[in-house]
Amino acid sequence: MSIRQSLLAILNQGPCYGYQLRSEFDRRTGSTWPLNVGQIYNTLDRLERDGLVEKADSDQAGHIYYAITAAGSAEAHGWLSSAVVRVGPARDELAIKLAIAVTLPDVDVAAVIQTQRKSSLGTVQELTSLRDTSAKPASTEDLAALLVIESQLFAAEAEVRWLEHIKTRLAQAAEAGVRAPMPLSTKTPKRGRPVKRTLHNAPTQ
Amino acid sequence: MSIRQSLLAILNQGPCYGYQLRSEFDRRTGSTWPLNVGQIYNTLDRLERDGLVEKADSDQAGHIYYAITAAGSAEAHGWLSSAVVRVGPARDELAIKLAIAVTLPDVDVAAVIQTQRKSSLGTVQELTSLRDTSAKPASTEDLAALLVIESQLFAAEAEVRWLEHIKTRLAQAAEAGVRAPMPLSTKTPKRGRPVKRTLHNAPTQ
DNA sequence: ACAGCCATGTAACTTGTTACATGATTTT
DNA sequence: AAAATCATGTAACAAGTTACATGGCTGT
Repeated sequence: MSIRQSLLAILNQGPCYGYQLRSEFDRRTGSTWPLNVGQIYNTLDRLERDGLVEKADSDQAGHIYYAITAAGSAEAHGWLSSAVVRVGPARDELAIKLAIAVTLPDVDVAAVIQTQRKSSLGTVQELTSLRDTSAKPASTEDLAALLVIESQLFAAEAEVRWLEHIKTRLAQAAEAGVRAPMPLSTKTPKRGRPVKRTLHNAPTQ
Repeated sequence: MSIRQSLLAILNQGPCYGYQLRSEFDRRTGSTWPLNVGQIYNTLDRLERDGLVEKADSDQAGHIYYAITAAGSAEAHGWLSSAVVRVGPARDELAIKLAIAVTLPDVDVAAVIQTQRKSSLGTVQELTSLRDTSAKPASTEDLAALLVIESQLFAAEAEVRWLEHIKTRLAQAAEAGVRAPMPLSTKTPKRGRPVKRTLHNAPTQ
C-alpha cells in the first residue's frame, strides 16, 4: 500500500503522466526502490478505478495526464496526517523464521542466528558507508535519500542488536531447562476416533 | 514469502492436515499473527502445485494429510540455513512516506514526524508491558512468543530513534538552506515540442 | 542506419487476505 | 436443541512484480 499512496501524494502536487511519475518517485526516494514502469500504469488504472484520480487533458506532446480527484486528495491528505499503523503487526519474515526455528527439534538455532547476524552486519556496513557518501545533502532530493538510507540503517542495526539479544535469551532458556524439542502438537483431534499423534505414528507418507 | 516457508518447515517435521497446520503455526509464533484458515488451504494448494508437498494418506478420522516432498525438504532446509536477505531493500512504508513528505512543499514534515513518533512510542510501551508479562518463558512456545515480541519491540524502538534522529537532520538541512519546496520536476520532455512544466502551467484539470 | 531512451500499455503471475459455504462433531 | 468448534474448501480480490509489445523520437 505504499506505491499507491506515494503516487497519490505526488499527483496531489499537480497532474502527471505515467512515465513522469516514475521519475518523480525515483527522484524523491533516492532511487532506492527500483520501480518497474509498467507498475505505474497498473497503479494508475487502479487509482482511476477507485475514483482517486482521473484522466486529464493531454499536453502538446501528447502525454497522458492523470489528475487527482477530491477523494484522492482527501486520501493523500489522510495518509500524510495519520501515523503509519503497523497493523497485524508487521509480519517480519525474520521474526517468524526464528520463532519457528526455536520450535523445531532439528534446527541449530545458534547457527541460524550467526548466519543472519553476519549477513545483517554486512548490511549495516554497506549502509554506513553509503550514508557517509551522502553526508551533506545539498538538495531536498539528497535529504530524502539520506533519510531513506538511515531508515534502513537503523532497522539493520536494530536487527543485529535483536539477534545478539536473543542469543542471551536462548542461553537463559537453556539454563532454565527449556530446551525440549517440540514435535508436532499431540492434541487429540476432536473429530472421529481420537488419535494420539506424534511424529512417530503419523500416517505413512 | 513467510507463511509458505513456515508451513513448509512445519511439514518438514511430519505430515499434517490443514487445520492442524493453523494451530501449529499459531502455537509456534505466540498467536502473534492471526492466520485465516482458508489461507492454509490456499497455500497448501500452491505448495502442491509447486511440487513441494503432496497429499498423503488419511488417518482414521478422515483428515487430509499433506507430506513434504524431497524438493520441499530441500527448500525448507535452504530457508533455515540461509540468511533472510532484505532484497530490494525492504520497502518500508514509513521511510517511503517521509521521503516523499520532505519533497512536498505543502507538508508539515515536523508534524508528520511528531504524529508518527507518538504512535510508535505507544507501540513501544504496549510491547514493553507485553514482554514483561511474558518474562520467564517456561516452554519453547513461550520462548518463541517472547522472541517475536522482542523483535517487534526492537523494531519499534529503532523507529522512534530514527524519527528523533531525522528531526535533527531536518534541522541541519534547514540551517544549511536546503528547504526549497520541490514542485514537480521540470525536466523537458523529449518527445514532441519540449514543454517547460511546473505546477502553474500544468494542463487544466 | 541503428542503438537507446521516452512513453504507454497489456497479460500473466505471485503472495497474502477475506468472506462465504458446507458439513461433522462436540459442548452446553 | 442450540451454539461452538473442527475441518475442508472455493471464489474473489488486493497489491506488487515482471516480461513483453509497440511506437516515436534522439543521438551517434
